[in-house]
Amino acid sequence: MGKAEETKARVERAALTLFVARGVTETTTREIAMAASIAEGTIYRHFPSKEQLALDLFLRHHRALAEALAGAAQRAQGLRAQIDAIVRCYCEWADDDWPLFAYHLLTQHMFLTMVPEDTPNPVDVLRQVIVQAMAAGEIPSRDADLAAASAIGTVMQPATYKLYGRFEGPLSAHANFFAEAAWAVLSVKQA
Amino acid sequence: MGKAEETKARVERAALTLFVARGVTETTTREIAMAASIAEGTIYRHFPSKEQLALDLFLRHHRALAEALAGAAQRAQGLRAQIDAIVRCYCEWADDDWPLFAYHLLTQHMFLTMVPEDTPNPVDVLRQVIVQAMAAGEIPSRDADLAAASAIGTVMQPATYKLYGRFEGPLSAHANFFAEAAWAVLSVKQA
DNA sequence: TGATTATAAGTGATTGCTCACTTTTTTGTG
DNA sequence: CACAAAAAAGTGAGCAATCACTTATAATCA
Repeated sequence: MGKAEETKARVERAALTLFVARGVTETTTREIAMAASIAEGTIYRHFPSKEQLALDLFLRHHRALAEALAGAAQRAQGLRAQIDAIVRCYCEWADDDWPLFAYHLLTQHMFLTMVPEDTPNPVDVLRQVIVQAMAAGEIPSRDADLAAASAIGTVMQPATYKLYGRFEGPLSAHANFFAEAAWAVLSVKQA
Repeated sequence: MGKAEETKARVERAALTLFVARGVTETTTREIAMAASIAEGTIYRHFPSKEQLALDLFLRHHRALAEALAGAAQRAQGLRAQIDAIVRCYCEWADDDWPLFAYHLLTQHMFLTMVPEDTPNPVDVLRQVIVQAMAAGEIPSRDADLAAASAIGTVMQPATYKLYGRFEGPLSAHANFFAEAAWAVLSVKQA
């Protein structure tokens, strides 16, 4: 890694940590510079603005996670196996870089509206799998967004609780349970 | 309602709406005053600071929701009926005052650490019900926090999606499905 | 040496909050 | 009830502090 790239990466890491701990708006450029052991002005050699830095961080993870999930789903056959793959992939991403994952969770409501239309989307991966399974008669038909939300909620809510400190340890340890739970939700018969 | 109380309520409503739309930090006291049709200084006749106003709003709803959920759970017999009651109560609260509910969802991560120890807690209501049901052998035993998180996730994630505009219409319309889903999650056999 | 990278002292704009003052409401008293 | 006095509520210009960002200058490197 070149020196400039290394500095840029340090800024991103410092910003990420502070954004998660205190929020984007509450984090000052001075704090980021201090945490990255650089001068404040140096941030602006690498990013046009604090907001753009925050958005870059979000979008990169958003897109990469979506692609990973889509890949995992594609390699599996049948809804049950696809859910297993998606849940496992999701947990592994969370465990692999928890600060980045936490940042993504915490800032969704600010940045989701700024995701370009054509960008791969984590939510739509599961939704697509569900739509296909409903069409194939693997699970009862109902509103796909609702089903996707409830199913992924069995994983996202534990992740959120981990964020709030109600949990410790890796999510992957419970991937089997989450997959069973999501499957159970999608298999619910009556509306 | 006295005139002073009415003003205070107007400030709270205006602040709530702006906080949800733009975030607490991003909302200025000038904006709140404007939206409430009062002078900026008047805010400080009723609240010691913007932060305290934001915290008051959160804590009042947090406590009231917890008490409503606890009451609903107490009036039901057996886990299945208790889940029905909790889910239905939760959906009704969301539908009854969506801005307040949305505010609570959006600001949890800032304010959850400031909730006094002895305050009733929405999360613990479900957890307690689950602990009892596990002890009574109604559902398989596992980590209660994990089970509670996954179960409530089937409702909270749809609520979150509504926040992001993936949904419209009342949550109550799907209360039956949510209850079935939560029940299905808690009934999952293998870990 | 020329270009890139880093520095840190600014700068203007914005913000939460104060305060001196006015208006409205409540209270106490004959 | 009348009515003055006191308390509460409302006002908005202004203040001190903070912030994201700029820029003039210095260090570093190829």
